[in-house]
Amino acid sequence: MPVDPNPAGLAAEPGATAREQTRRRIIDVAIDLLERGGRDAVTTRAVADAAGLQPPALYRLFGDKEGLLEAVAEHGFTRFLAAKHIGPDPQDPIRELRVGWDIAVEFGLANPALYALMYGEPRFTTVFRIGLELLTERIRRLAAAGLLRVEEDLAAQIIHATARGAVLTWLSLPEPQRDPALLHALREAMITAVTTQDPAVQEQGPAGAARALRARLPDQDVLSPAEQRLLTEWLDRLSA
Amino acid sequence: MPVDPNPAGLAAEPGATAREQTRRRIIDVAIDLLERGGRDAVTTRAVADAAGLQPPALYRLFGDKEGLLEAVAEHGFTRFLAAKHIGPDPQDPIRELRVGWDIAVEFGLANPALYALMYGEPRFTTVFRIGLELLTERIRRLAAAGLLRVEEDLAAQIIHATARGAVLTWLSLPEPQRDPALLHALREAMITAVTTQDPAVQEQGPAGAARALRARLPDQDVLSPAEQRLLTEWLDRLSA
DNA sequence: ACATATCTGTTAACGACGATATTAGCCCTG
DNA sequence: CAGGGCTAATATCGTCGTTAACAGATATGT
Repeated sequence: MPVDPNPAGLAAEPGATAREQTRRRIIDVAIDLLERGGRDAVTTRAVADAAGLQPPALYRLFGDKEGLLEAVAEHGFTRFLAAKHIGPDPQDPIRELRVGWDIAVEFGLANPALYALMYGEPRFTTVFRIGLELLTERIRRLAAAGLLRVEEDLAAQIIHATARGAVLTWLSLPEPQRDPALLHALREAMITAVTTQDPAVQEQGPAGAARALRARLPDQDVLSPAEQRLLTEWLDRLSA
Repeated sequence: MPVDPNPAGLAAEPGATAREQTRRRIIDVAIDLLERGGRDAVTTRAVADAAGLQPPALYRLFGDKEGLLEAVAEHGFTRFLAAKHIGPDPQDPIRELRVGWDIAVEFGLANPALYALMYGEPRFTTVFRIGLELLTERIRRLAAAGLLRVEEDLAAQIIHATARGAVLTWLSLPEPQRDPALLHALREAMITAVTTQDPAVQEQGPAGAARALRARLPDQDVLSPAEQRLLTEWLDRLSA
């Protein structure tokens, strides 16, 4: 394993390693071949030819072809995130969720071959994991507002599954049968499944959540009386 | 185009053409190879070898490899329909919809490689079209009962998309992260989007407030790290 | 009944693919 | 100037999908 001569990632654009530059060039031509001629068009020979090197060079940079495709998926994903990044909207986290879902779906519709590469076959890939983690981050803001109907991990899975089904189904339909109402219906179904209409907490911050929980604590039966007694004490401290 | 010597499909099992019998044998071994070793294990040589012929024989029967895979997908689909066919339930078409969705999802979870072959890549295939048509048939009964919220075609697309997202997402998750609540949530989201039935609003209880407090826990400093750790565990239990 | 056509499966081979071992060129350090 | 270590090119292997040419079996037509 060679040492990265640019560990901090400073000046990544101009000062990147030659190795990193050729990697980028190869990934770019691979994405181009992918979107132009489908997955079967991405052969080691075609990629090497379009990038101006010999096929064995790919194996030194990506290990094998699967590594190349993984790098392609990862790069396409990060490029999408960088281009369409939306700032947090503390005013309306539900609107933020809608916008984020729309952006993810639009990315799939705009890059069908890349999307099929990333989410076509069901495998636990890095891209899949990172996508869920980024979702979890935003879901936390929903939870903090008391707007979450389900657990955070489950919410991320629901959001991902509806978007994935939306993109793949849309792309499977012949053009005249594609109706934007499908996307709208799936998005709103996702919103209903994930969020709740009336927030569970009114006041912001940990104190508000603690007071809301303390008020509803008698309804539960998953904690023993002793646990509940100690929890109540902590909630009182948090409420102050 | 040769004339089908058995157009009525009578006595399909014993009286089938020799051609039809070898086709079935080849499809069976192809399905076996598919579920055992994934899509890459289905090579013309491996299939021919397992079926006791030489590779060129496949081309007389299926045209090319894509034709073979298409026949595999189609056969797996019809076999699934024959095995799990459910009769119409005029008493409760919404329950019929739930059962049908569950069956479709279970089929995907039970035959992951076959499902990925049928619905992994977004293409307008015969299997996709027939699946939607069969759905439309049942949706008509919902419409007749006045329970449909959207157009029939759109309803079929919503049902398909939620099931597709459910299966692929479920199969993408590592085993410990697979929660049946995902399937339940997606199914009920589908019901809400497709039918006029009001969503069964379950009483929130302390779960929402617990999730809100858990999301805001890092913001506080009145609890010690040890207290916070135990509190997090309790909040997770309350959130479920 | 016999010749003919069709079907079915074989052997052999082609071109392209993913992948690797080996060899030649290059730069940097001493 | 010498030599080690990295980079890149050459040549090659085994496998893949696919096709051509051919042989036996079967059905068909007169």
